[in-house]
Amino acid sequence: MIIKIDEYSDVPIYMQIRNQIVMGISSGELAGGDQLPTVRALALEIGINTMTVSKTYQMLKSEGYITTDRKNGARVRQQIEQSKVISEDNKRELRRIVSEARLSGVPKKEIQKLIDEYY
Amino acid sequence: MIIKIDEYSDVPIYMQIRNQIVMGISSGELAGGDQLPTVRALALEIGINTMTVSKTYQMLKSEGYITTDRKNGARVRQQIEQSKVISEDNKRELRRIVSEARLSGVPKKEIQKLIDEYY
Amino acid sequence: MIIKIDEYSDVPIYMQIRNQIVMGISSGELAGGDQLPTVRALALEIGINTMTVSKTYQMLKSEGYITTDRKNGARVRQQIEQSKVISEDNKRELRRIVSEARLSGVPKKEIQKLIDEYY
Amino acid sequence: MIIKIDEYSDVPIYMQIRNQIVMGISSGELAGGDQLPTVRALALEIGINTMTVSKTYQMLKSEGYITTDRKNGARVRQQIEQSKVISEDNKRELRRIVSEARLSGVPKKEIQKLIDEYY
DNA sequence: GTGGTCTAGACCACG
DNA sequence: GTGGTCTAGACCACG
Repeated sequence: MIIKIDEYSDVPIYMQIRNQIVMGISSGELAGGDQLPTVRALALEIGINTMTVSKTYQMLKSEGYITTDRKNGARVRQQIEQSKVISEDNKRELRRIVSEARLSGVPKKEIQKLIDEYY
Repeated sequence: MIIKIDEYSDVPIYMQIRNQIVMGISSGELAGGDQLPTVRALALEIGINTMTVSKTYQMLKSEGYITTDRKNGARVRQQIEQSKVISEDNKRELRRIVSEARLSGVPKKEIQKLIDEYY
Repeated sequence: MIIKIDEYSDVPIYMQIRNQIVMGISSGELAGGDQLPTVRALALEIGINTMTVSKTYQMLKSEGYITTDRKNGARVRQQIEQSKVISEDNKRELRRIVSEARLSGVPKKEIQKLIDEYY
Repeated sequence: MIIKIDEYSDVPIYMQIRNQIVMGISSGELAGGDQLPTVRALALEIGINTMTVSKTYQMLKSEGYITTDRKNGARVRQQIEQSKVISEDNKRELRRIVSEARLSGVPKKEIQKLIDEYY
């Protein structure tokens, strides 16, 4: 899986990596049990600080998306805990995005189409 | 319209206000031509600095949502420019949210329902 | 001559009126000796404060574009003093505009064409 | 690159800095990828507040002229988006300047020569 | 009275 | 060390 950093983005690098890995898991590109690159390897590949990658992995771990241990490194979790709900933060973000899209004259159907595409 | 600040949020205060006003315009709670509170009044009401509110208003102005002048204060714009597209940033955010929702076991229908509700 | 105020502009109203009158004189729409509306009449027509129009007329007078007296009201000057030079402020503005246009990929010819059109 | 502030100017300080940087980029004095001074360094150099410089950088960023991040500081963007058009505001300004120059007895050729020089 | 600008100073997240 | 955010307070031009 290829991680791409947008240097112009306001989203912190560690969050960009985190998001791409989460999307990778969601899309199936990363399956349960799959090994992630070591912190060192990924940092080298992207050309960033190891601390940044480390922060990403710790976040993914605390969110329950991956497991890490010294022996096996980082792996995608086999059974990701399913809360069955959208977090309040994400709901708020969703509402903001829908509002902005609506004010920009984007029809509801087009947003629904994007949901279809991304899901 | 009541503005509520979450002081524990990672979203900067000026952005929280901005988002709520945008959502207020989108929902129709704020109509074109409606007067917004003065910078000082809103700052006092929320209990924050006037500079922070000023930053919000300037952002909303530069985005084309409101107008500001010394005579009329801040008002919702009558004709908001419609780009007809969802910004790349918002698309990326949408994709992230959908991915997370999917991994949490939220069915697609439920997201669609939220879109319906927010639009 | 019709004066149009752009309520969305950052340019102060008194300056917008001033600019339009100067451009009117330059284009010949307003000739030397032509009577300008009274402060009161113009203020009423545009729907603004008389003080604002008054400020405009005082500025135009001090710049040597018009004359004002109680008997004849405001009139375009017959002989406008010609400095034969572009003011330093206008040079700086011109340089800024040219720089921005250049960075936007506007060819020099197009700017020259605009000069032709406006002169 | 040396930034010079005219403290008697009506142009706000943050805008004066912004203009000079834009002109520096246009003239080639500042090339794509070039590092700008840090917010603190520039503030100290000019003898103004860091907030004012920060405002400048955020403006330049939102206009697409520079990028800022915590690692690299502020840098001139490699690829500046080209709208290929002169903004309405700049056209209006240009028209005003041409009108004033014309009334001052400045021949059209001299304005054209300035455009040549600045472009 | 209004928004716009600026200061001096502080704290924070990111890397 | 960097830019980003925020405060408390001040002054200003515009209208």
